Amino acid sequence: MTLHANPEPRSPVLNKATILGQHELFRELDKDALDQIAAYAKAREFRRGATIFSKGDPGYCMFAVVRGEVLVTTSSSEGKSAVLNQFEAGDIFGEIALLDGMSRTGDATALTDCCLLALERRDFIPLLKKTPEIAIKLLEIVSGRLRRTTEQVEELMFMDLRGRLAKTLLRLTESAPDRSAELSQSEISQRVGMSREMINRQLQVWVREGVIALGRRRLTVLRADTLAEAASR
Amino acid sequence: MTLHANPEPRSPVLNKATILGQHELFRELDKDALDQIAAYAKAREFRRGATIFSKGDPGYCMFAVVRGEVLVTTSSSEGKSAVLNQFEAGDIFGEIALLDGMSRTGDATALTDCCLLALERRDFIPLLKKTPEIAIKLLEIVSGRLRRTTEQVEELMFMDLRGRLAKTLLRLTESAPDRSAELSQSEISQRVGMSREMINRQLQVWVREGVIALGRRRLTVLRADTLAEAASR
DNA sequence: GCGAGACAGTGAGGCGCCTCACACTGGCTC
DNA sequence: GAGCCAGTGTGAGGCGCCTCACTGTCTCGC
Repeated sequence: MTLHANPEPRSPVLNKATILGQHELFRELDKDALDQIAAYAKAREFRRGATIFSKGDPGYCMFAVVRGEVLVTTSSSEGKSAVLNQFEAGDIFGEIALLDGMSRTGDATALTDCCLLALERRDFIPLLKKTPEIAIKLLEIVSGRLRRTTEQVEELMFMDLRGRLAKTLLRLTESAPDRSAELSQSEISQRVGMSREMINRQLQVWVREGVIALGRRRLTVLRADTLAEAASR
Repeated sequence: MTLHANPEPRSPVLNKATILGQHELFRELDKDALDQIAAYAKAREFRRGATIFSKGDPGYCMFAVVRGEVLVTTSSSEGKSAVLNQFEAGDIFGEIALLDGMSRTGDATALTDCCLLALERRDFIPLLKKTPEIAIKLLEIVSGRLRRTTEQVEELMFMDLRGRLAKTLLRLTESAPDRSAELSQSEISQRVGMSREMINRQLQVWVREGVIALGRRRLTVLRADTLAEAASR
């Protein structure tokens, strides 16, 4: 079951239209259009660790991330879980269930305290009809996501631990200027989809080769080209 | 490289608007709108086995299947290949590359002789702007596809041969009234993503248990509930 | 009818990843 | 400082799937 936290934001009430305007989806809209969408959007806050929605829930709304990070995962009947996607400020998520009217495909939890804007299906579909530019932008976003997920299928089918781990490390560190990331090896294992022990063993090999450096909850890529090479085979 | 076959259909020239009107995407449009789209759509025929597009090609158009079947696959650097999707009359495919403007994510080949309608990006995007109903319908289709692909990721992460094979067999036979399908075990193995030998061994187990029946290039599901049970664990 | 080629069935051996088990290291709370 | 917990590092054994190799069978073209 989905539990919704405070319906009204406590923080200084920023102008919702301004916030929306910074999102990829709405970037090119004029002020009037933004105000109109903002009128529909409901701000919601979630504490770190809170459940935003669960797999199987009916999905009547999608979310735009204003602040914080959200993790979308899925889990097997035996309790193993894997990361499907991670979102930060400026991203949108939860759009699949909204668009095809079926249930949620994964569990969304707040990775940090975060503030989201919820857009409901009954408001959003008419909006798409009236503003096809948004629909087209959304098509681009969903297509990109499908592309990424298809890539993930290929990785799972064809690549071994070494390759998949290399690829994951590059992705996790690509946005950091020092090419480092802060997470435990268990968290890495959930992203790669392999056991923590095996992940650790491969990381050790790379430490010995000088490709990466390890600390407690910290990983730094020293030679990205070597990883890229490992990821491409 | 993509090679395009005969630019003009040889078969009796059916009314393109009528054909389009039978497609999921365009079902709710009136005659005028259909005629307009039909004016842009180019009919293309492909012989069985012909390449429609290849992974990595720039993708300027998407296709609607008028007649025949199309298989979209991907392959690893070592030459192993896996099935991503299969399309028949009334389906559309190739929309991701068109929508996000990047390259093709897989190889499309004609499984049978087939007739397709190609819709180009430069025609289609303006059409979406003018007819947001199409954009919304397309969003539903792409969302459904993303849902299906996400499910495939879960299967690859959590399920073993037995479960994945069970699921594949149910999917392959669900549309047939006699719950049977006509394909070789190699073809099944490409859909499941496991070796033909292993597939064969599990099939033998099920034959002995009376769950399925096997023939040359033929598979019949006798007890779907048993497979469903195997697929859910 | 005969050979060729695609498809099906099965054994043997190996490798990759999993799990279990346990030791070690910070960093935290009291 | 004592105790605790989350995180890390590593060995041993097992299982699932893979590959290789080979036999058997059906279908089709000549």
